Amino acid sequence: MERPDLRLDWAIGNKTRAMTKSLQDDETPRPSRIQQRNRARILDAALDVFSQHGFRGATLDQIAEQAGLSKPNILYYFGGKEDIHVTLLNGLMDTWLAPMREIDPQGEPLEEILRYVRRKIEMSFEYPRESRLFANEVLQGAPRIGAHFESTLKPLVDKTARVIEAWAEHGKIAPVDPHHLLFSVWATTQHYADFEAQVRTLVPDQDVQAQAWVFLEALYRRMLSV
Amino acid sequence: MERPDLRLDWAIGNKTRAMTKSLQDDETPRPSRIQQRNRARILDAALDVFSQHGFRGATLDQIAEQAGLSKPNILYYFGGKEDIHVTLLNGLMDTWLAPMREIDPQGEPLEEILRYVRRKIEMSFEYPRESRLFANEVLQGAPRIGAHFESTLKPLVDKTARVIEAWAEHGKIAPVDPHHLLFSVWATTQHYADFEAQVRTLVPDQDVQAQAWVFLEALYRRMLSV
DNA sequence: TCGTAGTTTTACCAATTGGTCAAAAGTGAT
DNA sequence: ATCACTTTTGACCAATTGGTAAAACTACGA
Repeated sequence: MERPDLRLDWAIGNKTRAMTKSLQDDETPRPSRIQQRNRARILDAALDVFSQHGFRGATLDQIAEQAGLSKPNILYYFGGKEDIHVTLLNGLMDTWLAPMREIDPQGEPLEEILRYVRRKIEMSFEYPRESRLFANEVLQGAPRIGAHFESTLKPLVDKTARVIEAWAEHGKIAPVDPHHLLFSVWATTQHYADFEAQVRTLVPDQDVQAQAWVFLEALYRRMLSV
Repeated sequence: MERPDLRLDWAIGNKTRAMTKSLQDDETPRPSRIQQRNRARILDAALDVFSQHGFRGATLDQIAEQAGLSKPNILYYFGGKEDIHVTLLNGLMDTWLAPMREIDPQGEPLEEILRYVRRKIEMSFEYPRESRLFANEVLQGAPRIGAHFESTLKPLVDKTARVIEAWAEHGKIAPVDPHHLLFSVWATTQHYADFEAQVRTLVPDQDVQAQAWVFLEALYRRMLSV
């Protein structure tokens, strides 16, 4: 409706497979145009509602209304409330981690990290719903995404941490605990999305994003310069 | 049950006043020992439940069970679910802002700020429930505490910002946007409570608090040194 | 010991909510 | 136009949940 939005139509809900009679080679039933459209609508609506109210606070009726579909119709496309939520989380995980994947071990260390921070800031302002969705989930103990932490997040983080550590050891940046450096980047950047209600009342609503970037660039440049 | 906990018995629920026949001068009905005890129990239980599930995710039954009281008994002490939540939020607000109030404009600037950061870190690890309670509330747009942002938080923050700004102008610390500096302190410190589920899987569970402090001290010392 | 105010429980709503089901309404290839 | 298939809807549950009413119990000063 408003935002161009991250792609929400990749995810194939688990009900589709169950619904379609699985012929021997028919691995991908190829969802119809209607299916693609409605699935995307539902996920977009669900992102709105889940990110604003959390999992338990969100209702199927809200999602249905937001999506412009009836509740039973939504349950025709997804196995249930939890299915929608998990589908969202899984599909968004990769997008969310993309900036970290773009860190180039061969690049100029300080610039790589600063670019990472800037990308995170941009995402925080451009996709606050996604940030809040994750924040809600993690806040409540990551009951539905905890598995992905081990399987997807941890390996990537550990790899990035080793890259940063190597940079530090070669004297390219100041010595620093790489994990806590990453924590601080996540915290400071996502803060603007997750705590927007607070930020909004405390700061003249000029270009908050630009201010944030100026501050964070100085922060990390000073922190990491040798 | 476990933690000594911040004082939870100050707050006088708004039902008490309504219940007790207000004689002319009887301004404070002076709650009985039982009332004090049960009120505190309820608030402590509610802090557990609300901080873990958010407002809508929490149920009175959960709170009742955690408090060791029956649901109607809880409604005897508080006007309703929302009353409990608001009472908690209001009562905790001051405690939560205390570290910022302790910043001494006359003190040594860098040390004052570093002490503030350390206090915030300590609170994040010592009172993660309180941190998550606020995080949940703000994440969902601060519907029940937004008023306090204007009346309580903003004046304090603005005053602190002016202090920091003065320090910078006098060359005591590096020039910095004071609001965003505060945001970054909140974000980096509360991150350890709010995103504990994530931190726990990513970092060897040695003394995370100590690691965090080492990192953040270096971060802000480098950021603010002239 | 008794009476009364304060406290707790039992039984019960009414509204909400996730979900089901079967019938109805498209849709599209032949 | 027809037939098989997909999509949508209306009616309906059962469980959960915030909240109430009134009876039952308890503490405690006179």
